[in-house]
Amino acid sequence: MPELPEVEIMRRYFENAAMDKEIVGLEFHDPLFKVFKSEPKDLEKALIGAKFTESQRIGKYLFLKTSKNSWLHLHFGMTGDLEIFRSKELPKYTRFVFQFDDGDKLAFRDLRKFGVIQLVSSPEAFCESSNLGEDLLSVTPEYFREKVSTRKIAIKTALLDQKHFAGIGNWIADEVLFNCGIHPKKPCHSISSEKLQELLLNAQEVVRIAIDRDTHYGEFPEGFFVNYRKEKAVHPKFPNSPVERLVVGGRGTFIVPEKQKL
DNA sequence: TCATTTGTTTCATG
DNA sequence: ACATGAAACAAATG
Repeated sequence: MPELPEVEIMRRYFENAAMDKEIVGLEFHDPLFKVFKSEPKDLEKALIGAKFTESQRIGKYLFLKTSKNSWLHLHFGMTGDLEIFRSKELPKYTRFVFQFDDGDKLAFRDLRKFGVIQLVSSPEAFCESSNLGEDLLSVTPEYFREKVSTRKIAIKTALLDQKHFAGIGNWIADEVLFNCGIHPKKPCHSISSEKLQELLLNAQEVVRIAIDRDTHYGEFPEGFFVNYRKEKAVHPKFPNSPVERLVVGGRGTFIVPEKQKL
């Protein structure tokens, strides 16, 4: 689920659900504590009695500032999301709960537990120490060309690398490579700088559209490749070239062979 | 039983 | 030190 657009929608959901309400309690529902990178007592110290005052997203990483002046970092892994609830029973796969003074509760759900909940000193410090590049939406074509054009790896692998620009995940990588007619295994250094520029601008456009449509793929404009990302699917513009699946950088990858040639 | 999944980190290799 | 690629992490589904 969570690539840049999904996390941006999650950020907005968090703003609506949690901002400026006092946190009165926390619940920990991951017995092995895989998703907690900070000690529960530190989380309690930092969060109980505080309010969230500000949110910031960089790539797929969400940061929440508290009135006690610390930052909470949330990452949603492959299967994480947020759900507000008031009922007694927990939403499925809940790992963590914020309890607010108005009775609302906010669940951090994560089936596969690749998510992360941790206190950090600031978003900037976190990005610095974890080698995280700037947000995709603020990347310039010059910077993008400079970082990508000299690499020897497959273009898709470079798009998924969060080191220089953060936010692209598996479906967006497939989407933009399809749009630009580039084979995902094409080596970065063999792509012209005009084409690289086109790739970046397309990625930013795809992200904007996805955010605009609340990341509901069914409501994306006709022809969006995300809705044809399965083997043998037939994209209306390429009726004679059904979708093929391959593996690039260890990730399942879908292409229209007629449009994306090596 | 085996392969699949919208992510990231760690480890081995060159 | 750096670039690259495979494996590991976890849990459900077909």
